Amino acid sequence: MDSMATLPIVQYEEKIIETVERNPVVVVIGETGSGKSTQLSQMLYRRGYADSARIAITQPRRVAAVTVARRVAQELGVQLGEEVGYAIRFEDRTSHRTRIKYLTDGVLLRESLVNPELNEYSVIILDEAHERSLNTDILMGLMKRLAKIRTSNLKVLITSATLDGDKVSNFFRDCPVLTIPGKLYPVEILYSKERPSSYLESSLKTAIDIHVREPEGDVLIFMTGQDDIEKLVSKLEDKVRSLEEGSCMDAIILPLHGSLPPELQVRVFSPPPPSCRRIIVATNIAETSLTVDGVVYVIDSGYVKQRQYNPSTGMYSLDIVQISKVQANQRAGRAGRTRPGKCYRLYPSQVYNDEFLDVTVPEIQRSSLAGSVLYLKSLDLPDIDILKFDFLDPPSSESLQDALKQLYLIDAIDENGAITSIGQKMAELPLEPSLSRTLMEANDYGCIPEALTVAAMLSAETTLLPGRSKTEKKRKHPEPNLPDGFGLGDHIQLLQIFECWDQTDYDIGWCKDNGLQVRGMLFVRDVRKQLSQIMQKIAKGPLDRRRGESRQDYRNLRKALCVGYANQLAERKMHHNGYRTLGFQGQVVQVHPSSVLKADDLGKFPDYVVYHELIATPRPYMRNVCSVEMRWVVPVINKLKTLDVYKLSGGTGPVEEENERNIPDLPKKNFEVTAGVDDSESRIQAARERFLARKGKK
DNA sequence: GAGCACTGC
Repeated sequence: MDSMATLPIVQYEEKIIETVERNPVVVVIGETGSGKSTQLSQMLYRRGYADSARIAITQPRRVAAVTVARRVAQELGVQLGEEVGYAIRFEDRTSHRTRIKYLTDGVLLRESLVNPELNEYSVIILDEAHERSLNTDILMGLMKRLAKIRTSNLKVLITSATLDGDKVSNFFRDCPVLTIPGKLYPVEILYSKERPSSYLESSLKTAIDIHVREPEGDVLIFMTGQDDIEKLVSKLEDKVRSLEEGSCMDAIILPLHGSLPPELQVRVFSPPPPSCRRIIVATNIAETSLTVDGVVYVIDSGYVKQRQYNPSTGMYSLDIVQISKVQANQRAGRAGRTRPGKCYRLYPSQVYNDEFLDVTVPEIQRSSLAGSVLYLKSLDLPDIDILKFDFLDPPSSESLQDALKQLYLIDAIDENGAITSIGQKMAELPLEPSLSRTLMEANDYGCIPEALTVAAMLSAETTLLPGRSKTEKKRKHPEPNLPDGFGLGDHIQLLQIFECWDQTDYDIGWCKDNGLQVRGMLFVRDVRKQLSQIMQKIAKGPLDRRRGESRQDYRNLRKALCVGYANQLAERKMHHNGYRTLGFQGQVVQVHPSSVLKADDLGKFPDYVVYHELIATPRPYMRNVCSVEMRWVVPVINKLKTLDVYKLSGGTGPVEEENERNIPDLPKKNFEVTAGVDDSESRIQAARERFLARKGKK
């Protein structure tokens, strides 16, 4: 473990304090191992910055907030939760004595909903801002405003990456930039002469070369996904086994990705047997989230899987894209934590220099912004206009308009773009707007208990385990004993599953027997409790049913869903089971094969459904659908007709062409197949890269 | 015959 004295940042203390003293905002470029996350807060604490109010340090991840807080408490010799504490969702370990508070940036956003001036804090440090999470980006905008309003009693520090420092400084009115060197050992970068024809084969060959020729030290290989990881692991195992015994040291191959059960994930943290090399084949999870000790060699494919949102179609896609320079350097740095290392980049230096973006496209430019726009509107800051909100990297106006349209259709904002009383209540719920709107409607229909459960289940996403073996994958549903939603759809099934679990008194064994992720289900229980507490203030009826008293009639719940998902409606095509989405450019989509939605005796799906999500993988699917009735859809369609983006944007946006929207005339008529998936530039680019990456594997 | 990078309130 590092002792404080060896951390590079310690020598910069005077300089840092002096700069902070003179400036309301300071950008700190702290390279890996500089100790910024643990030391900045302590320095300011020592100099009295926490005397009148607290020091807040945000982290993008929960584990980071907890581990760094624990570490600082230890260094200061205090009990965690006393002078040093942390706050993450479901867990607040702070007290009135807390001076240094670590928290996730999501929690700080929630806090600023209650107190927009954040008077509780005298210093706010946004750590790891270079990761550019959606929440960090919103916080940066808010900090810019706050620094101006509270010049006399607030200091803001933003930590960033080398390649981004000047830009962040420009954003904060050319505030000073301090660079603190890291404590990494040198990493030699080795480029490939050309792009490999196969990343899999090239990774395999490089890994075996290292294993045979290089001295001891673990190997970390960055791949894009579970599939590639599994293939490479098995090839590596074959190859290592075939190496002549005694000709080199032993090797164990370890996969590492998010859908790996936790007990297998932790294997990478236990030390290897003596004279045995570990070869870890990982996704991006090993780039920032998990740090594996002992890595000396890194193999970098140069690719990552990234989720992107297309605001003109309302569709998400998961694309394989090239990483940024920041990411490539972060990956390389993983080789230099314990001693000098090597990084094998499976691409030429020219690709790195000319093709890689400096920094990763920020999440704010890749996501649906409905939730964020609602959040900003609910803050009701007189001096902030959402469409002109000062973002470090502003999202496209198309994306902002999409968010406004969505919010208007679910009554969160009025025709002039002003937040409504419904919208104000929705913003308090830590949910996507469609689900918070569903809860509001459920309140009127007397089905809060059910809506709470559905919202909580959808917050977790991964409660149903995927098939565990190849043969099991053939089965349509993982476990036959689970309820089927009466064929009405996935929302109803999720509700029934939770109700079953509730009846077993939250039995862990029951989850395991039924192929449900234990962690996911426990998370759902926590979320439901949290939502229930928030709803208590406005609930017109009970928040829970008596155990076993489940409502078998899901009509009201489905009506509430129809209102909440007004943006996510689809109409079945007359002659087959394809659907066409309403409201966006008409997308032809299918019900995801994993859905429990049932067709009628004639083999037809319901005429109308709501969907939780559209995902192109690469074919367009609706994931998590629920059947609704036409007469519930009518008001939504009528509202679509009144939509005026120009007014919604406060009369600043461009006027939208009427025919861009897919608004059916009722009664229902047959629609021509006009448009498939929208092929915007980015999708073509993504498809090209996917093609290149796939081509390599064959 | 479908497929799932990673976070977070």
